[in-house]
Amino acid sequence: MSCHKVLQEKGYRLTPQRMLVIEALHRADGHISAEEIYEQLHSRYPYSNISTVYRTLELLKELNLVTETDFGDGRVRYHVAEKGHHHHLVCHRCGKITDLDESALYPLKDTLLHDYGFEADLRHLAIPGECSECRRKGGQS
Amino acid sequence: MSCHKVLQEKGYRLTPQRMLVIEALHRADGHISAEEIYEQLHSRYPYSNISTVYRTLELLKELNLVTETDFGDGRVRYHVAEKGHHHHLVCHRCGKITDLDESALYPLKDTLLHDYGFEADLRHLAIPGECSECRRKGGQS
DNA sequence: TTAAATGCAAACGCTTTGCAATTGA
DNA sequence: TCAATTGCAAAGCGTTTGCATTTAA
Repeated sequence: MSCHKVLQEKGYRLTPQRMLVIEALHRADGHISAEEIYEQLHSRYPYSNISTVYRTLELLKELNLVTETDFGDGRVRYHVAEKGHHHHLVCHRCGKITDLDESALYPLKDTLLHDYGFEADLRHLAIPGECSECRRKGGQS
Repeated sequence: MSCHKVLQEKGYRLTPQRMLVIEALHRADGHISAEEIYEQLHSRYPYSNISTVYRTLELLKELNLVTETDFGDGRVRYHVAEKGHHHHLVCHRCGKITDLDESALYPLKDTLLHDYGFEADLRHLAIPGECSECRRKGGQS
């Protein structure tokens, strides 16, 4: 877990709270919300506080150790950066989230760069739509 | 302005508040937030209320007269559906929003459909990144 | 006339902040 | 030791809601 090293090297303190937040982030195999991280932290460290979670996440973001993804459901989710980037197909019907490899968006990234001079940051993309299952079931909600 | 017709045909009342919300949406050449709509409404109708704006937007969304886009800045923006769909390149440095034609995302839409069976809803997509100008200026913020 | 729509005020959910107390280095 | 970090409580923000009053049809 290089997160610990980075924090130490940069002179940040390795508090138990921070270590537990980092652990929770690593344990989550996908994306995890601040609230979910807090639940895990709080269960082992009853006096901890959610503002510590937010502050830790803020710090880890600045150090590029975690990335943030907005799934459009009113809360942001976090993901360990070193696990690599991937994108998300979010089904607006059943809520299922499908991971999409980074490479699937390379053509788009190229197009945007060449035609618009826009350097797209596709680390956090969530694409809404309807998943295969829900399409099969068809029909309106 | 077919919004009015649709509302009437479906049996909804054409209140002055609703008409002003619709006007504001049409006047905005891009995307406009509830707050911005409310400012315009309030300046002509001092006793109006922002909850009316939200309720009207909710209704117009249900009727597919407006679409919603989340630019990731903590507030949602609205856009008249009949003006056609387009996407947005959002510069995280200067905040500039560049419109992107729907067709630019056709290849992606096809890929997602064929490879993942996912029917992407790309009406509301906002792609973060760095615009050409900021790239030219280069450097870290 | 009357159901639909509004204004108001209060609440909501997620996130941020000020500040005094605590703690890792 | 002492600045960095925390817990707590309160606020901040965009949005939603309950309810009595008003109003378009």
